[in-house]
Amino acid sequence: MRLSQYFLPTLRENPAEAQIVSHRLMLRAGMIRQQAAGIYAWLPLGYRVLRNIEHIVREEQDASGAQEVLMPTIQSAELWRESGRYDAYGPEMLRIRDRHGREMLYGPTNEEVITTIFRDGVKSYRDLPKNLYHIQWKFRDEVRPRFGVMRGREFLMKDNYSFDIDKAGATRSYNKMFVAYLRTFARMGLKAIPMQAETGPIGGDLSHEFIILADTGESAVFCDRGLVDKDILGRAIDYEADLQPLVNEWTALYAATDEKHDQAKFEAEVPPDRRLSARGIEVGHIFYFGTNYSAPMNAVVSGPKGEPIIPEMGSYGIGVSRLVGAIIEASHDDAGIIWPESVAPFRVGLLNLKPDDAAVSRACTELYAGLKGKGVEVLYDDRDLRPGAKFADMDLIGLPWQVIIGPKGLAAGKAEVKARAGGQREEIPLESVVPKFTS
RNA sequence: CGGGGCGUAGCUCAGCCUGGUAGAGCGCUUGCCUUGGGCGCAAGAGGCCGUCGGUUCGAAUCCGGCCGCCCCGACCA
Repeated sequence: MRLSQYFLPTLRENPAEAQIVSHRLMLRAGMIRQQAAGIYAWLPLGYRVLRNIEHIVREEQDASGAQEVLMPTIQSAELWRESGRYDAYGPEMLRIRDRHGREMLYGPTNEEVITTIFRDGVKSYRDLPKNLYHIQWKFRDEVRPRFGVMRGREFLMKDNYSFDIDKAGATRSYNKMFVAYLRTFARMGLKAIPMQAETGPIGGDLSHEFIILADTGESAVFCDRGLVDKDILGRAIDYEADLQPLVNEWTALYAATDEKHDQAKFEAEVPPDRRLSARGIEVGHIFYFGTNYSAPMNAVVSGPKGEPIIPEMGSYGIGVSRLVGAIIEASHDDAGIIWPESVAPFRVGLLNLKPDDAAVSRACTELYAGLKGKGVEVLYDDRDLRPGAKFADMDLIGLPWQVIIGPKGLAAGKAEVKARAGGQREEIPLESVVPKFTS
C-alpha cells in the first residue's frame, strides 16, 4: 500500500479524551475514532490489526477442534426469560424494541442462543462432545466505559461453548481450551499467564483468567517467574491426547490476581528470586459451569439406555478488540507502538526519504514491487514530506521493520533496515532487501 | 450509580472572573526554500464558541434546563 493513498489520519498531539497509552496511540496512529462513549469505528490500520488477531484466534480454535458459527447480535428477550437472566442481568443489557413492540436486546453474551441451537440440533449422547465458537460484536452498557477499546461498551469477542456428557468430558474440553489459549496469546507475542479465577456457584478449580503482563495493567498480579519463561509454541500439541499433564505444568506454579492473592502462600511456595509481582490485563477467561443453562433451558440428550442426560457446559472468552489495546500496553515506547510481527498491520514500512530524487524513487518503487510480489505486506511512504515526519509516523504506527532509502545510502547501493523493536539498524545491499524478508 | 472536571478551528488550548460581535501553536492549502528525525519564510482557508431558553441595547463571557465527553470510586471481557 502506498501511504500517499492510504487513509491514515495520524495525530501529532494526544487527544484530550485519551488517558492511557494504548488509547492515545490508537487514536494518534489513526487506528480508531470514537463515535460515542465506549463505541469506536475502526480505521484501516486498526482494522488490519483486529483482523490479524481474529485470524490467530480462529486458527487456534479450529486446531483445538472447536467449530465456528456466527450467532446474531440481536436476541429476543423471550430467550433470556427462559434462562431466567432477563430480569437478573440489569442495566448493563441494552434493551430495545422492534417495530412490533417486541422486546429485543443487543447480546452481551451468548449462552442462551447457543443452548437453543444445541438443544434443537443434538439429541443423542453420541453427538457429544461439541464445542462451538463464534467471533462477534457484543454490547454491555457499562456505566463507565474507559481505556479506549480495552473497556468499551461495544467489543469484539470470541466466545465458545462446550457440551459434554459428564464432568470428565467437560474437563477434557476445558483443557483443550486452556492449551489453545496458551498458544493463541503466545502467538501474539504476549506473555499470558493463567490465573485461578472465581468459580461462582459451581465451585471447583475449573476457571482461569488469562492475564498478560503490562506495566500499565489495571490489576496487580503475583506469580512464579517460572510461568513467564515457559514456552508453549515449542511443544507439539495433540488435542486428542490427555492434556492434563500439560495443564498441570502451568497450574502447578503460583499465580494469582490481587483479589485471590495470598501473600503467605506466595512466600511459602515461591523462592524469593522467582517472586514476580507485576500488573496485568485480563484478555481471556475460561469457565466450566456445568448445567447452569442446559438444565433450565431443557437442553437434554438421550443416554445409552435412553435416559435423559443434561450436558455439562463450559464457556470460554477472548476479548479480541481488547487485545488490540492490550498488546499496545505491553509493547510500546515513547515514539509509539511496537507491533509483534504476527499482528502487525504491515510487516515492513518502506521510507522514501527523497521522493524528488529520481534514483531514490526508482529504487523504492522496485523494492515495493519486489516485496509485494513476494507476498510481504509493505506500507510504502511515498509522500512528499520531510524525512523527520516520515520517521515519526513510521515509529508511531509501529511496523516491525523499516526499510529506509535515502540518497546517501543509495549512492553506495545500500538500504538501511531498522527493527522497530530495539531500534537496531543495519545497512544491507539493495538487492538483499527482498530476500531478507522472504527467506 | 456516588464524587469531580470539561465542551471555543481538524488537534492541543487561551479568551469567560471584570459582557462590546473570536485568538495562538500545531495541522491543512498555495508559493519559495529545504531534504537522514515533525526545517525555514511568506500568503491563505477554516469556528452558529455543544444545545435550548433567560437576563441585557448587546452574551463565547452572566443565569437556568438539556445533551455530550473525561477523570476518581463502585462495577466489568
